[in-house]
Amino acid sequence: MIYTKTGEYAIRAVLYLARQPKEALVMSSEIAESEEIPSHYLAKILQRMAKYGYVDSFKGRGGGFKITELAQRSSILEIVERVEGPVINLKCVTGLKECSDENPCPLHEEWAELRNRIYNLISSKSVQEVADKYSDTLKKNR
Amino acid sequence: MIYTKTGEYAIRAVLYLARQPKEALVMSSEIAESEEIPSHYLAKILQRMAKYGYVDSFKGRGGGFKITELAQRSSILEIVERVEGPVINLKCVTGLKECSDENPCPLHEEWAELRNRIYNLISSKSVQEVADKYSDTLKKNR
DNA sequence: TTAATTTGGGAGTCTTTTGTCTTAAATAAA
DNA sequence: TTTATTTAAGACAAAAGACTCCCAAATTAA
Repeated sequence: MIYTKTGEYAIRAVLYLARQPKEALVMSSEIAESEEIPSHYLAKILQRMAKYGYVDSFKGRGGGFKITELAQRSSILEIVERVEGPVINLKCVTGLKECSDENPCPLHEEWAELRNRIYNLISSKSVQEVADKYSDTLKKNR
Repeated sequence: MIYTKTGEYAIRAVLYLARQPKEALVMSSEIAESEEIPSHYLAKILQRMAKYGYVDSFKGRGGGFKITELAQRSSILEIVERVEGPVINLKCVTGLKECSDENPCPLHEEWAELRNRIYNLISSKSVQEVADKYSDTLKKNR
């Protein structure tokens, strides 16, 4: 994994919500159970996601969460970075102090390419696109 | 960075030692200063590297560390995994519970390819090769 | 109106990682 | 032999991340 547990849980939760029928409300505890995420911990994360505008929340019986349009069209990277701060893959694999684009270590260039491709992978598709395609795969394999 | 501080410091130290004249002894404090690594922390890491056989250590005045043949021909990945345990990039970027080779999420395949290339990048060259090539670059740019 | 349910908010715990400090052991030079 | 120097070892402290718990606020249903 590239990011922390917190970021991972946030993405899994939001992808879970993206796969629900439109306007359906899902309780934090249901997501936690289904995705095997520590329940109270996830509740905290969803609380923050609500503040960021990635989910709408409703209290009381019948309440729960649903994904917002903002989250639907956001990329995985955007959401992760909002939740856990910048994803810090800037430094080269050797970690060498003087290693830079001017003074590249022997692994620098290939690493730079791979890093860019990873960034692209998680920033070029929207959450809803990823969720929809994944639903299709699950359906076919049934 | 893919690995932790501990792994990063270990690699930087061993690459530093690999760039020294043959048989030269370098003190922990010198590496720490030169590479801007917390001095006592690095000392601990070098202590462990000595146990693993990646460096030879000599006490007393004129003492210090030098790289062993084992470390010279080891890959960066081997050393990192010895020092900090397995580098855990197994799980997919989406972290989805059911995402697997049979049930791939939409990002799974590209991620698998990138992960393999990263593994290759840090496991196909020996520490000494990397160090030598880097020395050359630094020399040319002077 | 009351009780049950669900999120909001904050405090607090546990664990892991990172980093510091102190003393002992070994070695070399004075 | 004594002193200075350098690593070895282990205890300790600080910070960050992961996770728990409790109570308040809102909402719904009885």
